Amino acid sequence: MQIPIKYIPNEVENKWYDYWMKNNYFHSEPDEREPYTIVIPPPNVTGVLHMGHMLNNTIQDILIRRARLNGFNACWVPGTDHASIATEAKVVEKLAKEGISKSEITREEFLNHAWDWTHKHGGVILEQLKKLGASCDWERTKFTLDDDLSESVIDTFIDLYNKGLIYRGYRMVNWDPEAKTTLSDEEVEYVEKQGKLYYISYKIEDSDEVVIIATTRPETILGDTAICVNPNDKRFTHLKGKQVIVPIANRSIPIIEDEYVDMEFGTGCLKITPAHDPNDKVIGEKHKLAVIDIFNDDATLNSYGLHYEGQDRFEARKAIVKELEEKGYIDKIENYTNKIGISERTKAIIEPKISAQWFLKMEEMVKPAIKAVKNGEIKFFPKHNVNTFNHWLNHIRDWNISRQLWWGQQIPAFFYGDGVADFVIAKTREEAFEKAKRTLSGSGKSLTIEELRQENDVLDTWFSSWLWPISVFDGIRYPNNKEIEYYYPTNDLVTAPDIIFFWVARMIFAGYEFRDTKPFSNVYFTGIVRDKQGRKMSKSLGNSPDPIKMMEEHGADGVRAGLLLAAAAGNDLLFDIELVKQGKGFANKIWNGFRLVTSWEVSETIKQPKSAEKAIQWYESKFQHALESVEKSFEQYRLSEALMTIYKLLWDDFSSWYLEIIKPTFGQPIDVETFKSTVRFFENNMKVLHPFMPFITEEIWQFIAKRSPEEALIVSEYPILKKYDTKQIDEFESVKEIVSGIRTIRKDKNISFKNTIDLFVMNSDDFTSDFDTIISKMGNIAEFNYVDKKVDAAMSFRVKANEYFIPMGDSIDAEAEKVKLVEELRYTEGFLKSVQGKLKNERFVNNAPEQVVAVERKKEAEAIAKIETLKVSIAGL
RNA sequence: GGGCAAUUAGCUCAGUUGGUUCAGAGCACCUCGUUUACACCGAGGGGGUCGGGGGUUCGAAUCCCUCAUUGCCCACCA
Repeated sequence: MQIPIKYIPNEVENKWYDYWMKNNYFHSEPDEREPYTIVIPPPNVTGVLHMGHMLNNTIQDILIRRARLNGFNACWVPGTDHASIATEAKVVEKLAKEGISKSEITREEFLNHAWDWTHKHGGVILEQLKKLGASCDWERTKFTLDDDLSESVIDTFIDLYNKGLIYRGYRMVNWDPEAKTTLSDEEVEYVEKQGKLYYISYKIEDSDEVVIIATTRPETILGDTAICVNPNDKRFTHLKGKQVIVPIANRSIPIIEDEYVDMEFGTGCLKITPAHDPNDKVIGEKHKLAVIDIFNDDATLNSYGLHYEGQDRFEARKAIVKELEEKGYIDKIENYTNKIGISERTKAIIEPKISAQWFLKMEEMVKPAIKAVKNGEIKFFPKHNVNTFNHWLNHIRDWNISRQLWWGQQIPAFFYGDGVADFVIAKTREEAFEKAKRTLSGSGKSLTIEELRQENDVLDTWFSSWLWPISVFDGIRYPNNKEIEYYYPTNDLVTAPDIIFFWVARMIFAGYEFRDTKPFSNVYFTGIVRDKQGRKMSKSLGNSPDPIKMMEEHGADGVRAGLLLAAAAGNDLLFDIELVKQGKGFANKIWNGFRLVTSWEVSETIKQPKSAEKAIQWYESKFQHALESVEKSFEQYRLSEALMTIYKLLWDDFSSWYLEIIKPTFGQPIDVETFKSTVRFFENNMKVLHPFMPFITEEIWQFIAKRSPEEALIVSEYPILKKYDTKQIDEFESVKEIVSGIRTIRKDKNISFKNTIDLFVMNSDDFTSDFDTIISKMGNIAEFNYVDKKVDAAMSFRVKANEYFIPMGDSIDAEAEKVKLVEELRYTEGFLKSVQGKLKNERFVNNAPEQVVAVERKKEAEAIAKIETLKVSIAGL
C-alpha cells in the first residue's frame, strides 16, 4: 500500500466526513439496541461558530462516538434556536440600514424579513460543525420555530393555562426601552456606574419645615406617591400623618412609615415611586398607594411628565435638576457609584416598569427538579454546580414568559374586551370565537370573529427550548410515539454553566411536568473559553481565533485535541494556539509511527526475537492498564485526563518504547508474529483514540486493511477491558530504569549512542536475564555480562537490588564517583531511617492498615540491601 | 451583603476514603544529539515544601479553624 509521507489533515478530513455521511453512520433509528442520546444545545440560528461551541461540541462528539463504539444506538440530535431577542434585534438593525423602521411595517412583513434572514444565515453554524467532525444525525435537524415544535409550544401553553399554572398579571418587569420589550432577570446585566445622589427638599404641607430625601433618579419625583420614614426614627416622629408637596408637580402626598427604610442611609427619608422601582412597588402595595407611570414605552416622559412630556428620561433628568436648583429645592448633590441594569442584548439601561405580562407559576414545578438533583437521579459534573442550582430554585419567582416581540410563538390568547381578564385561550381564532361567545352568552354583548384581538406578545425563547429534549422527538404532540419512548430520557447534556437557570433547570421542570421523568441523566458543564491572559473570548475584544481557519491550518483533529488538553473538567480553559499545535504534532507522531510499521518487509521464516516477545507481553498489559484508566476518567467525565492517558500511551509507551524495541535493524525484515501483534496494537490504539481524533484514526484504520463500509472504524467495537498482569508493568518500569541508567552514563561520559559498550550486572536475578535483549538493544550494549563482584574502574548505578557497571578504563574519575555514591548512600540511609522510624512507632504499626505496614517493611528490606551494595562500592574506590 | 469555588513547578492542571522520600503530568526552559518513522524528533536535566497562620493526628498538599488573594453566582439601600 502507498502511504503518503506527509499527513495532510484537510484532504483526509473532508474525505472521511463525506464517507461517513454517505454511509449514513450518524443516523439512528430505534432498534433493539440500547439507545444513547444527546440533544445539542441549539445555537442561535443566525450565529457563527465560536470557541465555546467548538469545545462544547467536541465533547459531545467524543461522548457520542465512544457510545457508538461501545455498541449503543447513538443518537445526537442537532438543531438551532430562534433566539427571539437576539435575532429580532439583528433583523431590526438590518432593516434600519435599509431605511425601514419596524414600526412602519406590519407584523407579517416583519416576519417575512426575519424568515429571509433566517434562511440566509441559518444553518451556517451547523455546516461549520461538520468541519469539526460532529457526528450528528443531520436528518433529525430541528429548529425551534419549525411548525411541529411551535405547535408543541402552543399546546404546552394551553395545557399549563388549563392547569391553572399560567396567569396574566401586572408586574414590575425589566423593560428594555430600546427593544421595547421586557427582559427576564437573567437577561439583565449589572454594571457599576458613576452617578450622582441628589438631595431634594419637599415642603411639608401647612408648615415651613421641609424633609430632604436622597435619590439617584430625580426625574421620577413626578411619579412620587408618598414619602416614607422608618417608624423607629425619632427624628421624624412628629411628621406622622402629615402631607408633603412634590416639587414641580405640586401634588400633595402622604408621609408613611415602614421599617423597610434604612435610617442610616441618605437622610433616612425615602421617596416612594411605585411605578419605577421594584421596592417602592412593594411598599406601595402594602400601603395602598397610587401608581403613577411617567414614561412611555421608549422611556420618554408621558403626560405625567408635565412640561417635560416627550423628553428622553436622561435629558429630562438634567432639565428637572436645573429647575429644582433654580427653585431652591436641591439641598446638595453628591457623587455616587451604583450598579445599574442594562440589557444583555441591546445594552440599553433597563427601566423598571409595571406592565401586563404572562407568568408561569414556579413554586410547584420546581419541586421534582430539586428532588431529582438532590437524590442523584440527575448528576452534575462538576458537582458543585448543584449548589448554584439549588440556591436559585429555592429563591425562584414566577417566570415571566411573555415578550413584546414578533419573532417567536405568538401567545394564543384572544381578547374580546378591554379588561385584563377579557380573553380566552385557544389554539385557533375559530376556537377562540366559540369560547368567547360562550363566555359572553347571557351578558347581552355581541361579538364578531374579526373583533377578537390576539395577544401581540410572543413567548420567551426559553419557553420553547425548555421542551427541546422532548419536542425534538415530538413527545409533546404525540406523547406515546415510538421515538420519544425509545430515546427519552436522553443520557448526557453538555452545556455551559451560564445557562444553568435559563435552560438546564427549566428543561428539568419540563421533563417532570410533561413526561414525569428526567430529561437527561448527566449534565456536563464545560468551562468558559478564555484567552491566554484569562479574558473571556469575545467578538468585541477580537481575541477569539477563527475556528474554521484554525481547522484548515491545523486540522480538526488537532484543534479537538488542543481544546481537550486545555479543558480540565469544569474549569475555564485558557486557550492557547500552542495546544492546537501540540494536538497537530500528536497526529503527526502517530502518522509517522504508522509509516514506520508499514515500511517493514515481513518474513515468514525468521524467528521472533525474545525482546519482541517480552515487549508484546508488556504492551498488552500496558494497554489494558491505560484502557482501565481511560474508563475511570470517562466515568467522571474527565475527558482531558482520558486524552492525556492515551497521549502518553501512544507517544511514550508505544512509540518511544514498544516500536523502538521491536524495530528490526535497518533493511532487515520483521518476523510475522511480531508484525501481526503490532498491527493489532495499532488497531486498538486507533479505537481508543477515535472519539478524540476521529479523522486520522479512520484514515489509518482504512490503510491498515481494506475495509467494507460495515467495517469502518466509526462503527467498529471498542476494545474490551480485560484482566492484565501488573507484574508485567512493574518489571518493565525497572527495565526502563536500567536503560535510563545506561543513557545517563553515556551522557555524562560523552559516549555516543553509536558506540557500543559493555554492561556488567552484579547480584543479577532472573528478572534481568529475561529482559537482557531489550536492555542491550535500547542501550546499545555489546556484551551483557553477569558478575558476582563489583567491577573496577567502572561507572555504576543500581536498580532494585541489582548493581550495574559500565567499564570506563582509565577515564574513570574515582573521586567524583565516590562523591556521587556517598550522596546516594546518605539519601538511602535517610530514607531507611524514616521508614524505620515509622515501623518503630507502635501507634503506626497498630493503627495503620496492614498493607501500608507491609509496604513499609518491604521498603526497609530494600533499603538495607541497597546500603550494603553502596558501602561495598564506596570501599572499593 | 450572602453563597460557591479556587489558591500545588515559569504556564495550565492532577493528586480519588490522610499513609511509599509524595510532591506529580503536559507544555515551556536548559544541555547534548542531525542514529535509516518522525527536528511536528530523540536522550538527558534543572525547577515547587503544596497562599499565610493555627489546630487535630503516630502521620496532613489531603481533615478542622482563621486570615489573605482571585474568580463565579445571587441579592442589592433610595
